[in-house]
Amino acid sequence: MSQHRHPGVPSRAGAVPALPDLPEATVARLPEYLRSLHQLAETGHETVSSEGLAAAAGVNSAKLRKDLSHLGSYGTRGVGYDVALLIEQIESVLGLNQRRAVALVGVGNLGHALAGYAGFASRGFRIAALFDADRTRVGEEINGLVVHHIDELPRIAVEERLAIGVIATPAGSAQAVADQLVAVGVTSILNFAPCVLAVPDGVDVRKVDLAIELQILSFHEHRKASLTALPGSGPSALTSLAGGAPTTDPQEAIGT
Amino acid sequence: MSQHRHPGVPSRAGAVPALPDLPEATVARLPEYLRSLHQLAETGHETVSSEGLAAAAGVNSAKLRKDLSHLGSYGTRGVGYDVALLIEQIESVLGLNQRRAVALVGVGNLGHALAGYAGFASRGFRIAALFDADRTRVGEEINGLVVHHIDELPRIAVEERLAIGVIATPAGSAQAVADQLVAVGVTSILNFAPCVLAVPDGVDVRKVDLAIELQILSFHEHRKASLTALPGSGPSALTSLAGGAPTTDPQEAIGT
DNA sequence: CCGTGTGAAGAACTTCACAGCG
DNA sequence: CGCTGTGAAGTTCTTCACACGG
Repeated sequence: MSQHRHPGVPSRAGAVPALPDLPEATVARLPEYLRSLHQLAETGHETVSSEGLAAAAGVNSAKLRKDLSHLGSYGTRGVGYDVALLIEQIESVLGLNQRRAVALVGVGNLGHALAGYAGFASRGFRIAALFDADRTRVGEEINGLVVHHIDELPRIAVEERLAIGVIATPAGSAQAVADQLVAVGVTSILNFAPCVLAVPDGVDVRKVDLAIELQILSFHEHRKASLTALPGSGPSALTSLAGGAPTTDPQEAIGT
Repeated sequence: MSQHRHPGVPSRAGAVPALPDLPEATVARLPEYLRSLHQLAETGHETVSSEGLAAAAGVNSAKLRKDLSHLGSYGTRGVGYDVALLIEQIESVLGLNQRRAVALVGVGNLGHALAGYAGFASRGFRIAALFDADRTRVGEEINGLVVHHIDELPRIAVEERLAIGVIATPAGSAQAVADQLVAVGVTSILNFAPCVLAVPDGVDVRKVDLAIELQILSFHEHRKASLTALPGSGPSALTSLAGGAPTTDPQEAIGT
């Protein structure tokens, strides 16, 4: 995992890539590229073209090239990218070289599942501690980890150098938990509770809300259904996956 | 929840509200507004200003007003929005009036948690069926629902009018499951498996990948750490990512 | 006079298309 | 010759700032 010296880098002395201040949209896609690259590496590919990687990651190739160009990446014209090298570059940019310690708060339904999720471990993170406010759950062992009471957060935060907090509590407790995480120095939070968290500047929060995802899908379902209900005039009314019903999609008939 | 007849809508005959073709970014925020509105309603608010709702939803108020204006919403100048009315409007636009049937495929770790997640039911969806490919799991009852073998998907899809599929299988099986869902007419998929799905035009896929969320947070952690390592001068070049650096934040020292 | 609704300016992101390097 | 890297054009989204209605 040592840093490579790329051929042709006009590097001043021992300087490395330097933080390129990536566009947020690019940052959000890098992990997907990384996953695709690992997959390619496992299947024996040593290099990959922008076209190939873009297909694997489900994006358009121009976008991929621009993204990679932002990290000053080094592909070879006429050939493509070196898979292993690109993996290293992206991991380095994402700061994945150091297995950050993750604290998971809330071991209910979802928390249990997250605690057992192998993807965290395999993709650069270490679940370092589990917490819950419910004392009847404290002491329980999940996947080799013991559940601590949330009051122990300060002590363990220091011991484990907690870097990221994952909140999997009910919405009602989420803000309090966030406050406690912030208080012990955590500056990155992944929030699964369906609520907005208030945090100081400098703390990053990302939110995952399962119901919201479904609602967005619902909108598109809804729209697709009402489009098929329209006469020909619509946007090249070919495809039509559902039955080409001239009447409204049965699913959509309601209310009114 | 029948749709209201808004004053002033030039609705043709039995035509439905007319789909205003919302910007995707707006669609993605509507569910959050909706959640905030429900919260406001529960706490007795009858009206809310754009400022107030924006604060509750964690966005800027100009954005909120523009979003709502896209749905031809009706606020009252000098007053704000009628909470109950706005809830209805948004639910109608999102197509939440009809409790779509959701199929959940894969009842492993995560699938179990999702099957038990109350938020689906409370926010417009009905988990209509559980599936798994593992016959040792078939028959198991989770949260009042029996696990069916995936081969029964065609039959049940018709019986239950499945509208949305949720994939919570390992990555290796996800594409096959997606194909089966598409084959039975499902045109909206929420994918929790860490892989890209290929689907025909007209099928919507949304992806939730927990590790990706953490990796994005990791990037920001990483960047924050290297910024604090800098002297006053600001974010100009300097800091190196991997080793080499003249001491960075302790948390950051690794790799090399 | 307050807060919505909105044109217009601005920022961010995507896509195109092609120069140029290996 | 093929594929990367990138200016430039195009699109979408955000923010500003203010006219206007209740």
